Amino acid sequence: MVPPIKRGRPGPRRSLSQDDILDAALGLLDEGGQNAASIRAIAARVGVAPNAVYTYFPDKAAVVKALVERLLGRVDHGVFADRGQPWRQRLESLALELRALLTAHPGRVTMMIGGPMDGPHALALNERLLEILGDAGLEPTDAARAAYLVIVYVFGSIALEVADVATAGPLPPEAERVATRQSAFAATPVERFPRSAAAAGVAAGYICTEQYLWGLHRVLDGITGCTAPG
Amino acid sequence: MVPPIKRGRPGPRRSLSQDDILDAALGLLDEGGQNAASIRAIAARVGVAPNAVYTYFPDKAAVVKALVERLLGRVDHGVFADRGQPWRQRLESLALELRALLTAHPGRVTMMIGGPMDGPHALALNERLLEILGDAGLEPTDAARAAYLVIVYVFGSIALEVADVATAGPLPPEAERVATRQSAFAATPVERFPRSAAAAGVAAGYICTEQYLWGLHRVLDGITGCTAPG
DNA sequence: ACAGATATTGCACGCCGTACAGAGAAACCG
DNA sequence: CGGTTTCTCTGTACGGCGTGCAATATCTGT
Repeated sequence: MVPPIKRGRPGPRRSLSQDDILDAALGLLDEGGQNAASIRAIAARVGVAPNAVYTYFPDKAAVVKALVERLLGRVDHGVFADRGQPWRQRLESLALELRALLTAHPGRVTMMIGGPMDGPHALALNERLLEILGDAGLEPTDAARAAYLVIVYVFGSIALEVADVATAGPLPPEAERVATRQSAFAATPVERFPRSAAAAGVAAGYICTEQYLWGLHRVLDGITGCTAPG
Repeated sequence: MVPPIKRGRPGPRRSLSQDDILDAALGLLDEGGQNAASIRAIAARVGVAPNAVYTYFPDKAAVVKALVERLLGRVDHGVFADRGQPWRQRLESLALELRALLTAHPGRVTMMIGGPMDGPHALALNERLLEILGDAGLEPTDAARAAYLVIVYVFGSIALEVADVATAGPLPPEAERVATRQSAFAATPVERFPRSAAAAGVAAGYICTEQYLWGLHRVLDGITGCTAPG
Protein backbone atom coordinates (compact mmCIF):
# COMPACT_ATOMS: atom_id res chain seq x y z
CA MET A 1 0.00 0.00 0.00
CA VAL A 2 2.35 2.70 1.25
CA PRO A 3 5.86 2.59 -0.17
CA PRO A 4 7.63 2.38 3.16
CA ILE A 5 10.96 3.90 2.11
CA LYS A 6 11.33 6.34 -0.72
CA ARG A 7 14.92 6.10 -1.82
CA GLY A 8 15.60 9.28 -3.72
CA ARG A 9 13.94 11.85 -1.56
CA PRO A 10 14.75 15.50 -1.03
CA GLY A 11 16.08 17.11 2.07
CA PRO A 12 19.51 16.97 3.68
CA ARG A 13 21.02 13.63 4.56
CA ARG A 14 20.71 12.45 8.14
CA SER A 15 23.78 13.03 10.22
CA LEU A 16 22.99 10.02 12.41
CA SER A 17 21.39 6.62 12.31
CA GLN A 18 18.97 4.91 14.64
CA ASP A 19 21.87 2.74 15.71
CA ASP A 20 23.91 5.74 16.73
CA ILE A 21 21.13 6.76 19.06
CA LEU A 22 20.71 3.27 20.47
CA ASP A 23 24.45 2.99 21.02
CA ALA A 24 24.45 6.25 22.90
CA ALA A 25 21.49 5.14 24.99
CA LEU A 26 23.16 1.88 25.92
CA GLY A 27 26.34 3.65 26.89
CA LEU A 28 24.48 6.06 29.10
CA LEU A 29 22.48 3.25 30.66
CA ASP A 30 25.63 1.36 31.54
CA GLU A 31 27.40 4.39 32.95
CA GLY A 32 24.59 6.04 34.83
CA GLY A 33 21.90 3.50 35.59
CA GLN A 34 18.38 3.10 34.45
CA ASN A 35 17.44 6.78 34.43
CA ALA A 36 20.52 7.96 32.57
CA ALA A 37 19.19 7.36 29.07
CA SER A 38 17.14 10.51 28.79
CA ILE A 39 16.38 11.95 25.40
CA ARG A 40 18.39 15.00 26.27
CA ALA A 41 21.41 13.00 27.40
CA ILE A 42 21.28 10.84 24.29
CA ALA A 43 21.12 13.91 22.09
CA ALA A 44 24.04 15.51 23.90
CA ARG A 45 26.11 12.38 23.49
CA VAL A 46 25.57 12.16 19.76
CA GLY A 47 25.96 15.90 19.39
CA VAL A 48 22.56 17.16 18.33
CA ALA A 49 19.77 19.18 19.88
CA PRO A 50 17.40 17.15 22.06
CA ASN A 51 14.50 17.28 19.68
CA ALA A 52 16.57 16.07 16.75
CA VAL A 53 16.14 12.62 18.25
CA TYR A 54 12.50 12.81 17.25
CA THR A 55 13.58 12.63 13.64
CA TYR A 56 14.62 9.05 14.26
CA PHE A 57 12.06 7.87 16.78
CA PRO A 58 8.53 9.14 17.35
CA ASP A 59 8.91 9.29 21.11
CA LYS A 60 10.91 7.91 23.99
CA ALA A 61 8.83 4.75 24.21
CA ALA A 62 9.91 3.87 20.69
CA VAL A 63 13.55 4.28 21.67
CA VAL A 64 13.07 1.95 24.60
CA LYS A 65 11.28 -0.56 22.44
CA ALA A 66 14.07 -0.52 19.88
CA LEU A 67 16.59 -0.87 22.68
CA VAL A 68 14.85 -3.97 23.99
CA GLU A 69 14.78 -5.49 20.54
CA ARG A 70 18.44 -4.77 20.01
CA LEU A 71 19.36 -6.43 23.27
CA LEU A 72 17.31 -9.50 22.51
CA GLY A 73 18.95 -9.64 19.13
CA ARG A 74 22.31 -9.90 20.80
CA VAL A 75 21.46 -13.33 22.19
CA ASP A 76 23.73 -15.84 20.54
CA HIS A 77 21.54 -18.73 19.45
CA GLY A 78 24.53 -20.73 18.33
CA VAL A 79 25.13 -22.23 21.73
CA PHE A 80 21.72 -23.76 22.24
CA ALA A 81 20.52 -24.23 18.69
CA ASP A 82 22.46 -27.49 18.40
CA ARG A 83 19.69 -30.04 18.51
CA GLY A 84 22.25 -32.78 19.00
CA GLN A 85 22.77 -31.60 22.56
CA PRO A 86 20.43 -32.67 25.38
CA TRP A 87 17.53 -30.27 25.76
CA ARG A 88 18.14 -29.47 29.41
CA GLN A 89 21.66 -28.39 28.64
CA ARG A 90 20.48 -26.18 25.80
CA LEU A 91 17.86 -24.57 27.98
CA GLU A 92 20.36 -24.01 30.75
CA SER A 93 22.71 -22.34 28.29
CA LEU A 94 19.92 -20.07 27.12
CA ALA A 95 18.98 -19.12 30.66
CA LEU A 96 22.57 -18.44 31.61
CA GLU A 97 23.20 -16.39 28.50
CA LEU A 98 20.17 -14.21 29.13
CA ARG A 99 21.21 -13.65 32.69
CA ALA A 100 24.77 -12.81 31.73
CA LEU A 101 23.52 -10.41 29.08
CA LEU A 102 21.34 -8.52 31.52
CA THR A 103 23.29 -8.57 34.75
CA ALA A 104 26.28 -7.18 32.89
CA HIS A 105 24.15 -4.10 32.25
CA PRO A 106 21.72 -3.76 35.12
CA GLY A 107 20.31 -0.46 33.94
CA ARG A 108 18.66 -2.26 31.08
CA VAL A 109 16.61 -4.73 33.08
CA THR A 110 13.77 -2.49 34.23
CA MET A 111 13.39 -1.32 30.66
CA MET A 112 12.90 -4.86 29.37
CA ILE A 113 10.20 -5.86 31.81
CA GLY A 114 8.56 -2.45 31.52
CA GLY A 115 6.66 -3.33 28.38
CA PRO A 116 5.68 -6.26 26.23
CA MET A 117 8.53 -8.05 24.49
CA ASP A 118 6.88 -8.65 21.16
CA GLY A 119 9.47 -7.73 18.56
CA PRO A 120 10.97 -10.12 16.01
CA HIS A 121 13.91 -11.03 18.19
CA ALA A 122 11.62 -11.77 21.10
CA LEU A 123 9.64 -14.02 18.81
CA ALA A 124 12.79 -15.73 17.65
CA LEU A 125 13.71 -16.43 21.24
CA ASN A 126 10.27 -17.80 21.90
CA GLU A 127 10.53 -19.97 18.81
CA ARG A 128 13.81 -21.37 20.04
CA LEU A 129 12.33 -22.10 23.44
CA LEU A 130 9.44 -23.94 21.81
CA GLU A 131 11.90 -25.92 19.75
CA ILE A 132 13.89 -26.97 22.77
CA LEU A 133 10.80 -27.90 24.75
CA GLY A 134 9.42 -29.76 21.78
CA ASP A 135 12.64 -31.75 21.69
CA ALA A 136 12.04 -32.43 25.36
CA GLY A 137 8.96 -34.34 24.33
CA LEU A 138 6.28 -31.87 25.34
CA GLU A 139 3.04 -31.50 23.45
CA PRO A 140 2.78 -28.12 21.71
CA THR A 141 0.37 -26.71 24.28
CA ASP A 142 2.50 -27.79 27.21
CA ALA A 143 5.59 -26.56 25.42
CA ALA A 144 4.02 -23.13 25.03
CA ARG A 145 3.00 -22.96 28.67
CA ALA A 146 6.42 -24.18 29.73
CA ALA A 147 8.14 -21.62 27.54
CA TYR A 148 6.31 -18.83 29.29
CA LEU A 149 7.14 -20.34 32.66
CA VAL A 150 10.82 -20.29 31.78
CA ILE A 151 10.57 -16.69 30.58
CA VAL A 152 8.86 -15.69 33.80
CA TYR A 153 11.51 -17.42 35.85
CA VAL A 154 14.44 -15.94 33.95
CA PHE A 155 13.22 -12.36 33.89
CA GLY A 156 11.76 -12.55 37.38
CA SER A 157 15.06 -13.75 38.79
CA ILE A 158 17.05 -11.10 37.04
CA ALA A 159 14.63 -8.35 37.99
CA LEU A 160 14.77 -9.24 41.67
CA GLU A 161 18.53 -9.57 41.48
CA VAL A 162 19.14 -6.10 40.11
CA ALA A 163 16.43 -4.60 42.31
CA ASP A 164 18.52 -5.64 45.27
CA VAL A 165 21.26 -3.10 44.65
CA ALA A 166 20.61 0.59 44.92
CA THR A 167 23.67 1.89 43.08
CA ALA A 168 23.82 2.89 39.45
CA GLY A 169 26.59 1.70 37.19
CA PRO A 170 27.75 -1.88 36.87
CA LEU A 171 26.72 -4.54 39.38
CA PRO A 172 29.32 -5.14 42.11
CA PRO A 173 30.81 -8.64 42.10
CA GLU A 174 28.57 -11.37 43.41
CA ALA A 175 30.65 -11.99 46.52
CA GLU A 176 30.39 -8.37 47.55
CA ARG A 177 26.65 -8.28 47.09
CA VAL A 178 26.28 -11.47 49.08
CA ALA A 179 28.31 -9.97 51.90
CA THR A 180 26.08 -6.90 51.94
CA ARG A 181 22.99 -9.06 52.07
CA GLN A 182 24.56 -11.22 54.76
CA SER A 183 25.03 -8.31 57.10
CA ALA A 184 21.51 -7.05 56.37
CA PHE A 185 19.96 -10.42 57.15
CA ALA A 186 21.98 -10.70 60.32
CA ALA A 187 19.61 -8.16 61.85
CA THR A 188 16.60 -10.46 61.46
CA PRO A 189 14.90 -10.77 64.86
CA VAL A 190 15.20 -14.44 65.77
CA GLU A 191 12.21 -14.59 68.08
CA ARG A 192 9.73 -13.14 65.59
CA PHE A 193 11.12 -14.76 62.45
CA PRO A 194 12.96 -17.88 63.56
CA ARG A 195 12.92 -19.64 60.21
CA SER A 196 13.98 -16.55 58.30
CA ALA A 197 16.77 -15.91 60.76
CA ALA A 198 17.98 -19.49 60.48
CA ALA A 199 17.90 -19.26 56.70
CA ALA A 200 19.75 -15.96 56.54
CA GLY A 201 22.83 -17.59 55.10
CA VAL A 202 20.92 -19.15 52.24
CA ALA A 203 18.90 -15.99 51.66
CA ALA A 204 22.06 -13.95 51.30
CA GLY A 205 22.93 -16.18 48.37
CA TYR A 206 19.61 -15.78 46.56
CA ILE A 207 21.28 -13.59 43.99
CA CYS A 208 23.96 -16.15 43.12
CA THR A 209 24.29 -18.24 40.00
CA GLU A 210 23.94 -21.27 42.23
CA GLN A 211 20.44 -20.31 43.35
CA TYR A 212 19.56 -19.29 39.80
CA LEU A 213 20.45 -22.74 38.53
CA TRP A 214 18.80 -24.48 41.48
CA GLY A 215 15.53 -22.74 40.71
CA LEU A 216 15.86 -23.38 37.01
CA HIS A 217 16.40 -27.06 37.64
CA ARG A 218 13.31 -27.25 39.84
CA VAL A 219 11.34 -25.54 37.09
CA LEU A 220 12.65 -27.98 34.51
CA ASP A 221 11.91 -30.89 36.83
CA GLY A 222 8.35 -29.67 37.12
CA ILE A 223 8.06 -29.27 33.38
CA THR A 224 9.46 -32.71 32.75
CA GLY A 225 6.58 -34.17 34.72
CA CYS A 226 4.33 -33.22 31.82
CA THR A 227 5.92 -35.82 29.60
CA ALA A 228 5.30 -38.70 31.98
CA PRO A 229 1.76 -40.04 32.23
CA GLY A 230 -0.20 -38.86 35.29
CA MET B 1 21.01 6.19 72.73
CA VAL B 2 18.76 8.73 71.17
CA PRO B 3 15.20 8.92 72.53
CA PRO B 4 13.47 8.14 69.26
CA ILE B 5 10.23 10.03 69.86
CA LYS B 6 9.97 13.02 72.11
CA ARG B 7 6.35 13.20 73.06
CA GLY B 8 5.87 16.74 74.19
CA ARG B 9 7.79 18.68 71.63
CA PRO B 10 7.40 22.26 70.47
CA GLY B 11 6.25 23.48 67.14
CA PRO B 12 2.87 23.35 65.49
CA ARG B 13 1.03 20.06 65.28
CA ARG B 14 1.27 18.14 62.05
CA SER B 15 -1.75 18.54 59.88
CA LEU B 16 -1.28 15.11 58.30
CA SER B 17 0.04 11.66 59.05
CA GLN B 18 2.26 9.35 57.07
CA ASP B 19 -0.81 7.28 56.38
CA ASP B 20 -2.61 10.23 54.83
CA ILE B 21 0.24 10.56 52.38
CA LEU B 22 0.34 6.86 51.61
CA ASP B 23 -3.42 6.80 51.11
CA ALA B 24 -3.17 9.68 48.67
CA ALA B 25 -0.33 7.96 46.84
CA LEU B 26 -2.28 4.73 46.47
CA GLY B 27 -5.32 6.56 45.20
CA LEU B 28 -3.27 8.40 42.61
CA LEU B 29 -1.52 5.20 41.59
CA ASP B 30 -4.83 3.47 41.02
CA GLU B 31 -6.36 6.33 39.10
CA GLY B 32 -3.45 7.40 36.96
CA GLY B 33 -0.99 4.54 36.68
CA GLN B 34 2.52 4.06 37.91
CA ASN B 35 3.75 7.59 37.28
CA ALA B 36 0.80 9.32 38.89
CA ALA B 37 2.11 9.23 42.43
CA SER B 38 4.43 12.20 42.17
CA ILE B 39 5.34 14.14 45.26
CA ARG B 40 3.58 17.16 43.85
CA ALA B 41 0.40 15.26 43.07
CA ILE B 42 0.36 13.66 46.50
CA ALA B 43 0.82 17.04 48.13
CA ALA B 44 -1.97 18.55 46.06
CA ARG B 45 -4.30 15.72 46.98
CA VAL B 46 -3.73 16.11 50.69
CA GLY B 47 -3.82 19.87 50.39
CA VAL B 48 -0.32 21.01 51.23
CA ALA B 49 2.62 22.48 49.37
CA PRO B 50 4.80 19.90 47.59
CA ASN B 51 7.73 20.18 49.94
CA ALA B 52 5.58 19.72 53.03
CA VAL B 53 5.69 16.04 52.18
CA TYR B 54 9.34 16.08 53.16
CA THR B 55 8.28 16.63 56.74
CA TYR B 56 6.92 13.09 56.75
CA PHE B 57 9.37 11.27 54.49
CA PRO B 58 12.98 12.13 53.75
CA ASP B 59 12.59 11.64 50.00
CA LYS B 60 10.44 9.96 47.42
CA ALA B 61 12.24 6.65 47.74
CA ALA B 62 11.12 6.48 51.36
CA VAL B 63 7.52 7.03 50.30
CA VAL B 64 7.78 4.17 47.83
CA LYS B 65 9.37 1.94 50.40
CA ALA B 66 6.61 2.65 52.90
CA LEU B 67 4.05 2.03 50.19
CA VAL B 68 5.52 -1.38 49.46
CA GLU B 69 5.48 -2.30 53.10
CA ARG B 70 1.91 -1.18 53.50
CA LEU B 71 0.82 -3.30 50.56
CA LEU B 72 2.61 -6.37 51.84
CA GLY B 73 0.98 -5.79 55.20
CA ARG B 74 -2.39 -6.05 53.57
CA VAL B 75 -1.83 -9.73 52.78
CA ASP B 76 -4.29 -11.74 54.81
CA HIS B 77 -2.35 -14.59 56.37
CA GLY B 78 -5.49 -16.12 57.79
CA VAL B 79 -6.21 -18.12 54.69
CA PHE B 80 -2.95 -20.00 54.47
CA ALA B 81 -1.78 -19.94 58.05
CA ASP B 82 -3.96 -22.94 58.88
CA ARG B 83 -1.42 -25.70 59.23
CA GLY B 84 -4.18 -28.27 59.18
CA GLN B 85 -4.63 -27.66 55.47
CA PRO B 86 -2.41 -29.38 52.88
CA TRP B 87 0.67 -27.34 52.13
CA ARG B 88 0.10 -27.09 48.39
CA GLN B 89 -3.31 -25.62 48.95
CA ARG B 90 -1.95 -23.07 51.38
CA LEU B 91 0.80 -22.08 49.00
CA GLU B 92 -1.67 -21.79 46.16
CA SER B 93 -3.86 -19.54 48.28
CA LEU B 94 -0.88 -17.35 49.06
CA ALA B 95 0.11 -17.08 45.42
CA LEU B 96 -3.42 -16.28 44.34
CA GLU B 97 -3.86 -13.68 47.03
CA LEU B 98 -0.66 -11.90 46.10
CA ARG B 99 -1.69 -11.88 42.48
CA ALA B 100 -5.15 -10.59 43.27
CA LEU B 101 -3.70 -7.89 45.47
CA LEU B 102 -1.38 -6.62 42.78
CA THR B 103 -3.35 -7.06 39.58
CA ALA B 104 -6.20 -5.15 41.15
CA HIS B 105 -3.84 -2.18 41.27
CA PRO B 106 -1.41 -2.53 38.39
CA GLY B 107 0.27 0.80 39.01
CA ARG B 108 1.80 -0.62 42.14
CA VAL B 109 3.62 -3.56 40.62
CA THR B 110 6.62 -1.77 39.10
CA MET B 111 7.12 -0.06 42.42
CA MET B 112 7.33 -3.34 44.31
CA ILE B 113 9.92 -4.96 42.11
CA GLY B 114 11.84 -1.70 41.82
CA GLY B 115 13.69 -2.19 45.08
CA PRO B 116 14.44 -4.80 47.70
CA MET B 117 11.47 -6.01 49.70
CA ASP B 118 13.09 -6.17 53.10
CA GLY B 119 10.60 -4.62 55.49
CA PRO B 120 8.93 -6.41 58.39
CA HIS B 121 5.90 -7.44 56.37
CA ALA B 122 8.11 -8.84 53.63
CA LEU B 123 9.91 -10.82 56.30
CA ALA B 124 6.62 -12.05 57.71
CA LEU B 125 5.63 -13.27 54.28
CA ASN B 126 8.96 -15.02 53.89
CA GLU B 127 8.53 -16.60 57.30
CA ARG B 128 5.13 -17.92 56.30
CA LEU B 129 6.54 -19.35 53.09
CA LEU B 130 9.27 -21.11 55.02
CA GLU B 131 6.66 -22.51 57.38
CA ILE B 132 4.58 -23.88 54.54
CA LEU B 133 7.57 -25.38 52.78
CA GLY B 134 8.81 -26.84 56.04
CA ASP B 135 5.44 -28.50 56.43
CA ALA B 136 5.96 -29.84 52.93
CA GLY B 137 8.88 -31.79 54.28
CA LEU B 138 11.76 -29.77 52.89
CA GLU B 139 15.02 -29.34 54.71
CA PRO B 140 15.57 -25.75 55.85
CA THR B 141 18.08 -25.00 53.11
CA ASP B 142 15.85 -26.39 50.39
CA ALA B 143 12.87 -24.60 51.92
CA ALA B 144 14.72 -21.31 51.73
CA ARG B 145 15.72 -21.84 48.14
CA ALA B 146 12.22 -22.92 47.26
CA ALA B 147 10.72 -19.90 49.00
CA TYR B 148 12.75 -17.62 46.81
CA LEU B 149 11.79 -19.60 43.73
CA VAL B 150 8.13 -19.09 44.57
CA ILE B 151 8.68 -15.39 45.15
CA VAL B 152 10.44 -15.08 41.83
CA TYR B 153 7.65 -16.90 40.08
CA VAL B 154 4.86 -14.90 41.67
CA PHE B 155 6.37 -11.47 41.14
CA GLY B 156 7.79 -12.35 37.74
CA SER B 157 4.39 -13.51 36.53
CA ILE B 158 2.63 -10.44 37.79
CA ALA B 159 5.26 -8.10 36.42
CA LEU B 160 5.03 -9.58 32.94
CA GLU B 161 1.26 -9.58 33.15
CA VAL B 162 0.93 -5.89 33.90
CA ALA B 163 3.75 -5.00 31.51
CA ASP B 164 1.57 -6.36 28.75
CA VAL B 165 -0.96 -3.53 28.92
CA ALA B 166 -0.02 0.00 28.06
CA THR B 167 -2.93 1.83 29.62
CA ALA B 168 -2.98 3.44 33.01
CA GLY B 169 -5.82 2.89 35.42
CA PRO B 170 -7.26 -0.48 36.31
CA LEU B 171 -6.48 -3.59 34.30
CA PRO B 172 -9.14 -4.45 31.72
CA PRO B 173 -10.92 -7.75 32.30
CA GLU B 174 -8.92 -10.84 31.49
CA ALA B 175 -11.06 -11.81 28.51
CA GLU B 176 -10.53 -8.45 26.89
CA ARG B 177 -6.78 -8.58 27.35
CA VAL B 178 -6.68 -12.08 25.93
CA ALA B 179 -8.61 -10.92 22.87
CA THR B 180 -6.14 -8.09 22.34
CA ARG B 181 -3.23 -10.48 22.58
CA GLN B 182 -4.97 -12.93 20.31
CA SER B 183 -5.23 -10.43 17.47
CA ALA B 184 -1.65 -9.35 18.03
CA PHE B 185 -0.36 -12.90 17.83
CA ALA B 186 -2.42 -13.56 14.73
CA ALA B 187 0.16 -11.52 12.82
CA THR B 188 2.96 -13.96 13.61
CA PRO B 189 4.61 -14.97 10.32
CA VAL B 190 4.01 -18.71 10.04
CA GLU B 191 6.97 -19.50 7.80
CA ARG B 192 9.57 -17.85 10.03
CA PHE B 193 8.07 -18.80 13.39
CA PRO B 194 5.98 -21.91 12.82
CA ARG B 195 5.89 -23.07 16.41
CA SER B 196 5.09 -19.63 17.78
CA ALA B 197 2.35 -19.18 15.23
CA ALA B 198 0.87 -22.55 16.10
CA ALA B 199 0.99 -21.70 19.78
CA ALA B 200 -0.58 -18.26 19.37
CA GLY B 201 -3.77 -19.38 21.04
CA VAL B 202 -1.96 -20.58 24.13
CA ALA B 203 0.30 -17.55 24.18
CA ALA B 204 -2.69 -15.22 24.19
CA GLY B 205 -3.72 -16.86 27.45
CA TYR B 206 -0.36 -16.44 29.18
CA ILE B 207 -1.83 -13.70 31.33
CA CYS B 208 -4.70 -15.86 32.60
CA THR B 209 -5.18 -17.36 36.03
CA GLU B 210 -5.09 -20.74 34.36
CA GLN B 211 -1.55 -20.28 33.10
CA TYR B 212 -0.55 -18.74 36.43
CA LEU B 213 -1.71 -21.84 38.26
CA TRP B 214 -0.24 -24.19 35.66
CA GLY B 215 3.16 -22.60 36.15
CA LEU B 216 2.82 -22.57 39.90
CA HIS B 217 1.98 -26.27 39.89
CA ARG B 218 5.01 -27.07 37.77
CA VAL B 219 7.15 -25.10 40.21
CA LEU B 220 5.65 -26.96 43.15
CA ASP B 221 6.14 -30.27 41.36
CA GLY B 222 9.77 -29.40 40.89
CA ILE B 223 10.12 -28.42 44.51
CA THR B 224 8.44 -31.59 45.70
CA GLY B 225 11.17 -33.56 44.01
CA CYS B 226 13.52 -32.33 46.73
CA THR B 227 11.74 -34.38 49.36
CA ALA B 228 12.09 -37.66 47.49
CA PRO B 229 15.50 -39.36 47.49
CA GLY B 230 17.59 -38.98 44.28
C1' DA C 1 6.90 36.77 78.18
C1' DC C 2 10.33 34.66 75.91
C1' DA C 3 13.35 31.21 73.55
C1' DG C 4 13.83 27.33 70.88
C1' DA C 5 11.95 23.68 68.17
C1' DT C 6 8.90 22.50 64.45
C1' DA C 7 5.48 22.56 60.25
C1' DT C 8 4.57 24.65 56.33
C1' DT C 9 5.20 27.91 52.63
C1' DG C 10 7.13 30.47 48.43
C1' DC C 11 10.67 30.51 45.47
C1' DA C 12 14.26 28.58 42.82
C1' DC C 13 17.25 25.22 40.36
C1' DG C 14 18.10 21.83 37.21
C1' DC C 15 16.28 18.06 35.23
C1' DC C 16 12.63 15.67 32.12
C1' DG C 17 9.67 14.73 27.53
C1' DT C 18 8.15 17.05 23.70
C1' DA C 19 5.33 20.56 20.80
C1' DC C 20 5.98 24.39 17.45
C1' DA C 21 7.95 27.40 14.21
C1' DG C 22 11.67 28.45 11.39
C1' DA C 23 16.35 28.01 9.02
C1' DG C 24 19.00 25.61 5.95
C1' DA C 25 20.22 21.73 2.77
C1' DA C 26 19.31 18.48 -0.69
C1' DA C 27 16.73 16.31 -4.34
C1' DC C 28 13.12 16.75 -7.82
C1' DC C 29 10.61 19.25 -11.84
C1' DG C 30 10.36 22.46 -15.27
C1' DC D 1 19.53 26.57 -14.51
C1' DG D 2 15.74 28.41 -11.00
C1' DG D 3 11.99 27.18 -8.24
C1' DT D 4 9.53 24.10 -5.45
C1' DT D 5 9.17 20.58 -2.43
C1' DT D 6 10.69 17.85 1.29
C1' DC D 7 13.41 16.79 4.85
C1' DT D 8 16.77 17.62 9.00
C1' DC D 9 18.00 20.09 12.68
C1' DT D 10 17.80 24.23 15.90
C1' DG D 11 15.89 27.68 19.20
C1' DT D 12 12.52 28.41 22.17
C1' DA D 13 8.99 27.25 25.23
C1' DC D 14 5.59 24.73 28.22
C1' DG D 15 4.31 21.96 31.87
C1' DG D 16 5.90 18.57 35.08
C1' DC D 17 9.30 16.39 38.06
C1' DG D 18 12.24 15.97 42.76
C1' DT D 19 13.98 18.78 46.13
C1' DG D 20 17.10 22.49 48.53
C1' DC D 21 16.84 27.12 51.00
C1' DA D 22 15.12 30.91 53.57
C1' DA D 23 11.26 32.84 55.74
C1' DT D 24 7.03 32.56 58.45
C1' DA D 25 3.69 30.80 61.51
C1' DT D 26 2.79 27.92 65.42
C1' DC D 27 3.41 25.43 69.34
C1' DT D 28 6.02 23.84 74.01
C1' DG D 29 8.80 24.41 77.99
C1' DT D 30 11.07 27.85 81.00
